[in-house]
Amino acid sequence: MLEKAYDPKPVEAKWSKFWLEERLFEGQAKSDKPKYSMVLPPPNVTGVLHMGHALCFTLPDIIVRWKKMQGYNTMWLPGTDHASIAVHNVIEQSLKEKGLSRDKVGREEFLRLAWEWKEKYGGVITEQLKRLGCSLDWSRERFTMDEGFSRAVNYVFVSLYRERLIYRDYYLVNRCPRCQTVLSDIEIEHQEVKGHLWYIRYPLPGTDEAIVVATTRPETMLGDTAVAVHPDDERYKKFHGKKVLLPLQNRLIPVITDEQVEKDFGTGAVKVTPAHDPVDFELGKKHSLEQIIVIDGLGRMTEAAGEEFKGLDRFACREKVISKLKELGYLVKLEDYSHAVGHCYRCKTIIEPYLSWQWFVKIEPLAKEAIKAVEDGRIVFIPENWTKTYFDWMYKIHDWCISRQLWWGHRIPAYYCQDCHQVMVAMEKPAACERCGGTVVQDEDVLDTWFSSALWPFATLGWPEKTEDLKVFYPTDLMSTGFDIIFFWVARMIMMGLKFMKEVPFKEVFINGLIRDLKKRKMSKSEGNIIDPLEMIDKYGTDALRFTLASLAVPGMDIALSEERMAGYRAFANKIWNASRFVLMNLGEEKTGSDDQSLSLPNRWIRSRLTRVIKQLNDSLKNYRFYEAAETIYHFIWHEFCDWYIEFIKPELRQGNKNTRAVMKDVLDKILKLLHPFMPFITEEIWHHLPERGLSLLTESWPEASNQWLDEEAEEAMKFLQDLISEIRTIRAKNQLPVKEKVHLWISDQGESRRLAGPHQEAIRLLAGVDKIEYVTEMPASKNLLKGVASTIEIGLQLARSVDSQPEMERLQKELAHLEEDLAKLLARLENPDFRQRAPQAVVTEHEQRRQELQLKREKLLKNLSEMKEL
RNA sequence: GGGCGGUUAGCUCAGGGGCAGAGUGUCGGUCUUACAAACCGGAGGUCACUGGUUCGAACCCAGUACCGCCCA
Repeated sequence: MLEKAYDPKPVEAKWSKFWLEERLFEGQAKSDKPKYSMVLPPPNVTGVLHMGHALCFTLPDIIVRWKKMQGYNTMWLPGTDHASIAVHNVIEQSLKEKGLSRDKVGREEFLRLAWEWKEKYGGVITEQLKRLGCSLDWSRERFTMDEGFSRAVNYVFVSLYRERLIYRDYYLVNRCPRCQTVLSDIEIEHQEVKGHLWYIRYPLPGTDEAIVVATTRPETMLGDTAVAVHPDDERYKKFHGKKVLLPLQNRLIPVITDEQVEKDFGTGAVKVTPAHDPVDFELGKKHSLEQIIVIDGLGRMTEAAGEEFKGLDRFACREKVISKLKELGYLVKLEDYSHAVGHCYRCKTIIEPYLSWQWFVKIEPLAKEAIKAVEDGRIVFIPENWTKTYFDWMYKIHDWCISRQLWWGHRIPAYYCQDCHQVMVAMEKPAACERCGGTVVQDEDVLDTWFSSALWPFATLGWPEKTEDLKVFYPTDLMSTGFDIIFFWVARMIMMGLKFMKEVPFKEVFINGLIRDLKKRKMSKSEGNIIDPLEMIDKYGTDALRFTLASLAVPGMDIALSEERMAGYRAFANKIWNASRFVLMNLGEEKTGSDDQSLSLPNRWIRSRLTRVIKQLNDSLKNYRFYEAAETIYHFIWHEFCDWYIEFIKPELRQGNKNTRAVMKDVLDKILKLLHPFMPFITEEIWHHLPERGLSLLTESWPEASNQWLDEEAEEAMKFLQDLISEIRTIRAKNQLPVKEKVHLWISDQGESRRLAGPHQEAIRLLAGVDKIEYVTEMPASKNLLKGVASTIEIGLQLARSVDSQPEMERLQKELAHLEEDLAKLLARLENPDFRQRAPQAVVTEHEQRRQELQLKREKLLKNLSEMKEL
């Protein structure tokens, strides 16, 4: 027998272990069943489980479990990402604590430490994942730097290079001076920063004239190689072709003209620093300007900046340049100025444009195919408004800088001859230079983490080998992820999948919302507003957490997570637990079957409702409306199965009704199956207490919605009884009649009511606290009679003592007032000839019916009231 | 500056042309032998604002305000 309250901990431990031992999550390479596959967005090995993961993994788990029960050969592949820059930072930090640095220990030792760290801590997140109950196929677990995966990465690099889709270039890229690596464009976060606009005079030698330029970064002036103005700008025509003096450096630099210069910005004249600004870089190339590097990769001033500034940090240098300019009279003025500044997405340091040799992916040919795949519907975004975001980005995509000056990651398979500088790209290191036979060295850099994760959907299945897994499980069916990595990851998987598999990597992309706190802010450590999923699991149980996430998952909406809600679903788990206890207590170990021909009303009703619920659930899940599915099953279990069905059948159970026992058991069995994808642990535990159980709910079939169970007559009859009982309860509550005080119920109708209520005297007595029921044509007049109207039937509650009729009259008055209001609205509409003419016939009829009901009820209420007044 | 989403009960949110909903909180009552993590009952709304379309608008359209996010 079940314990009195549900305790999630032992149950969760037990079934997690069981599912793994029985290998229930494993996909079959050979199977007659249709396949349904997914790959898990690999969390970083440095990661700890947060709510974002919990959401992003729980939702697809609901789908996978549902699909599996529907008879699919499901396979959901887990794994982790090596998270190049994140791990690199962790190791560097630990070295720093020991007074060491990456340069001091060297590459080999650094990598040894990184692997050691990975072995030790890389499993943390996977263990945490298991606690969520996700049905992941751990036998197929992968790591983006495992041997096979690394081979795939090299293979892709070499292939793209040979097709000239990967190239090396001396280019101005974003560099984080703190992480000491370059970053791709999308790894830059733009933030509005309050700064200044400095106006600096560049004199024209031999005259009193000068050009004033405006800049937000005065320190870069040290590397200026031109001043640019718009060719049509009258103010500067006299400077065309002249050279001005660059203050502090005492260099002469040309004044150039270019259409790109905005006449309205600042003074209309801008300084040009080709080595330190993306716009100036392009301008410099166009006008063949010299590129002078004055800031190095650490954000410090170089020798070229001049003796006075060399070695200074870029921001310290800014101050010094300003004070120098001021001192020498070159600073004209400054203005407050807000502008967007790029920050490193990992460490939030202000990035520095940096001129260097880097590797790039030529993105346009890849992007073209990826756009087409979404355009023609081979890939569908859910909700679909993300499609627009995807296109917007894909249309203006830049080439992708993929080299990183880090050590932890896939080292770029490019080799350079030390003698003739020949570049060789190959799977294996060449023994000698292919041209001159000289010694070769490998490129020092590693690849962007996202380069390898772009291959995740197929490299995890064994590609480039032609494996069975690849044949069976690719393309996958669904990708569930957050919108924040549509560009980083989803788009690139699509490009790489199309390029190398000639097929999309997944058919649907489900974009879940971002988890926020109650004030809709992002959860972050620095804000201190994190709700830790593991803590929630400890407190409320995994099932409660999962159900909360599902119930809040409205497609396209961010989620404001509240702990209260979780407490509510813990209560729900307990409710199911206790309802099951009740069922089990009344069941025994007998094998039961029901005789469908002679089922009582509540049994027919619950089956009918169950059928509708199954249909609804299927529809909701098919459309990824998790919140709708969650609400449907929640309401059905608590407010129909528990509140009405179980209460209603108590008398029948006492009489030993075998049919009722059978239906009760069968409905519970189906409820557990329907709820299983949402709450896998508690359902599995309860189900194993049922007399006829199998290996696991996961290997059971998803309940069918069989139309022969639909029973509108039963639903209507039940509705009548519910109305009747509710009305009695309301009268009792208003008149403060304790449950113990039984009343005598009069029903003023001999026909229909008697037919409907007659067989359920016992249930009515139990649920409404009635001891005797009588049917009359006329309601007797009595001082101890409380009257009400249920549906359109007059009822009276006869008490053994006399009661104050005042509260009851007030209640009826109020009900009447409400009713009059509704009726007035209804009549106004019905009296409108346009309504009758133009509204659909069905709507008109419906309105008519409602009017009749309301009028009938109004009559009864008025009658009751006047009778009560007379007494 | 461009784009996306939001504004419905005290709070968190569904709904999406034809009766205004849920959970939670709140108020009153109940230890009714599955469950007090429960049960029963009640109160609580100008569906942000302005206009339009329509027989009919919380819902569709246009605009305004405010909040949030993304991209420059």
